[in-house]
Amino acid sequence: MDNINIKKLAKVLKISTSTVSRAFNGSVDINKDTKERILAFAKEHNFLPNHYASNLRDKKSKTLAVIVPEIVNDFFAQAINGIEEVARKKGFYILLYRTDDIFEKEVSFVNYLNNGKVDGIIMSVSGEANDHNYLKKLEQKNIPVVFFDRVYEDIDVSKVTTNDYESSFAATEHLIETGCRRIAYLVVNKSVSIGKVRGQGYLDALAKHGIPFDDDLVIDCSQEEKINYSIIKNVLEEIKPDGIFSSVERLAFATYYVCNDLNISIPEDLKIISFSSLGIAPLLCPALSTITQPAYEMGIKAATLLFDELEKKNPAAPKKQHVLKSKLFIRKSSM
Amino acid sequence: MDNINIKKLAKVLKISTSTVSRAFNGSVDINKDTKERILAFAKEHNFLPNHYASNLRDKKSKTLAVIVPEIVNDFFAQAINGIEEVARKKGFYILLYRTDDIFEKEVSFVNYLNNGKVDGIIMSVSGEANDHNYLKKLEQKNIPVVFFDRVYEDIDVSKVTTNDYESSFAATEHLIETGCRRIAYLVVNKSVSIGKVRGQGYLDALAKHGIPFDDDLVIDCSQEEKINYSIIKNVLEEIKPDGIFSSVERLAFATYYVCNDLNISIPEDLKIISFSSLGIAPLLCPALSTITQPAYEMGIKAATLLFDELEKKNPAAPKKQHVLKSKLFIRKSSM
DNA sequence: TTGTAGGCGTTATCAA
DNA sequence: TTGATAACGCCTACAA
Repeated sequence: MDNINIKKLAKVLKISTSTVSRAFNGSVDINKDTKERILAFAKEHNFLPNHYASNLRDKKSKTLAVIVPEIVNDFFAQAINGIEEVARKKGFYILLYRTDDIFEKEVSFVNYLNNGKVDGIIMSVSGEANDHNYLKKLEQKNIPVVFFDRVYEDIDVSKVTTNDYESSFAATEHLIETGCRRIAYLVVNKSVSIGKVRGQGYLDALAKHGIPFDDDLVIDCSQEEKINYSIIKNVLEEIKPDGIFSSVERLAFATYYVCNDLNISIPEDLKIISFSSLGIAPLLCPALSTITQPAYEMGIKAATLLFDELEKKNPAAPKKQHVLKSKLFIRKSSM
Repeated sequence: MDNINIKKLAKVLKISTSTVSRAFNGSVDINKDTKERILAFAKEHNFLPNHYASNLRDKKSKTLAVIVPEIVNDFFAQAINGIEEVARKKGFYILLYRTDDIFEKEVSFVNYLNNGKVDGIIMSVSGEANDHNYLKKLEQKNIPVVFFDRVYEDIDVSKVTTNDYESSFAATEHLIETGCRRIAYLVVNKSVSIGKVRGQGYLDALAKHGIPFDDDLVIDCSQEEKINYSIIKNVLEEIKPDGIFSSVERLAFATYYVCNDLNISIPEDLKIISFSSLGIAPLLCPALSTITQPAYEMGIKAATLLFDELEKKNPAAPKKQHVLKSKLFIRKSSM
């Protein structure tokens, strides 16, 4: 009884495999008693139809891939929660991929997903304005994709973002209004979508208030914590900004560490505000001002858009671009 | 050319399907030139063998499930990173499941994985000392399981834990040595493995120092943040402990919030130490003393043990129990 | 080194 | 309401 399958089950119960199959698939064309008998027996013998055989037959995997730059980050972790929530309700499995913000990994993952392994992909991209041909191949195979937070503008898929420009503008303006004149912009990749959009908000806020733009104040950081530490340390020592607008939370954390070591006090000597979904931002020393994205909701929305496409009758319907609002939390670090 | 498969590929290249198959499977029984020709053509036409068909044929899914209580938690996020690292190298996919610490979800997930969907399962359990029959079914189907961090003692599978007892003992002793006499133990489920083991370390440290045990100081909390807040608030107001030993980081955070609101100052009025893998613990106000588990390494180890079992010749080999050491970081919150 | 063919477990179609 | 059957795409034993 170890390798049980529909055939054996049918034999034992003296019915056909089709009837057994129907019992598991919510078919109406089956006698209620028969169905109950089958399910009871199956449960007792711990049987479930093999998923891979069904997938092969149906050409549907009921699986979606989630590709994110990192997991140890409340934003992505919460977004994954949102995605999982929706997927679970639909009975879908979630394959998780982490790119570490390395473009090559993203390309490799996407290429490997090209074998019918998943029905759809939700991703927050890691690359720069590179060749995106690997993504276009997915379209050929009818595998829908949804971007969230970090997107490629040149790829026509559904997207879920926040009002990055307005938030960045507001955050920068806030720093200006509290007296900052030399505001550094910390970014991981200034040429990538959100890096660029957020940078524009920063620039425009400076312009509006007649503060000349200084290229030295745009600090392009890296993936490596240690490198970031020294980059930021160098900036604080040499360029001496009086405000920091960080597009990624870990750069704000790095700044905190540097300030501790250099005895720079926040907010007196340096004010900080950062994009961050960190739940305990109020508990930092000092409490960190944040632009907080609705991470969980973004995950929900991204998954919903994906299922819209998976279930849609009209595959030529235009892709949707959904913008959720971030929220500014002014705390001690920028007062 | 849309629905390409091995057959069509073979036809176009005027060779047999077996040869094509061999090209993809690292077979030695194939002419090098033939292989290259096939792979080049496949790449050009964006073809990869269908995973589900291979799985069905091979009865191997190259997929493993990771079941954790939460994702928005640096410990689990880092552990997942470790698991992913190993799995990726082995060419395995990772299915992610989050239980929210709800036992019923765990049971349901595990039951659904009983259809050959995965080759193995790595999990940190959520339940109490319940009926674990659902796990025993996996054994029947030869699906190996590895527990990490939170384990069931009565289930004979490989386990990766930390020295919870010693760390808890040391943490409690540390609080005693800094002068605490009324130390509360915050726990999410005192009857579950780690809750129990950590509680024992706490108890024994009290005993060693001749401090009588007070049942009111063992605070069993919940999944709900709001409920935890009021439980803890009530404890601080009514029972007035002078030290907190928290077995879960979010209870420590909740305590911080309560202290802020009640104007209780840490560490003067109340000292705190908590299990936590939070990277920015030093940045909290005040810096949080932690017992930090080697989360990433635990993930690596758990995955390694799982692959040991998957690849092992002797299925009757005894299960392994691996204990990694946690590290005590004394910071301002308990000085 | 290559080809042939059967079967992995399921489900949809068609017939009864 | 039920049953027989072919097919999903791949891989491997066996034959050539």
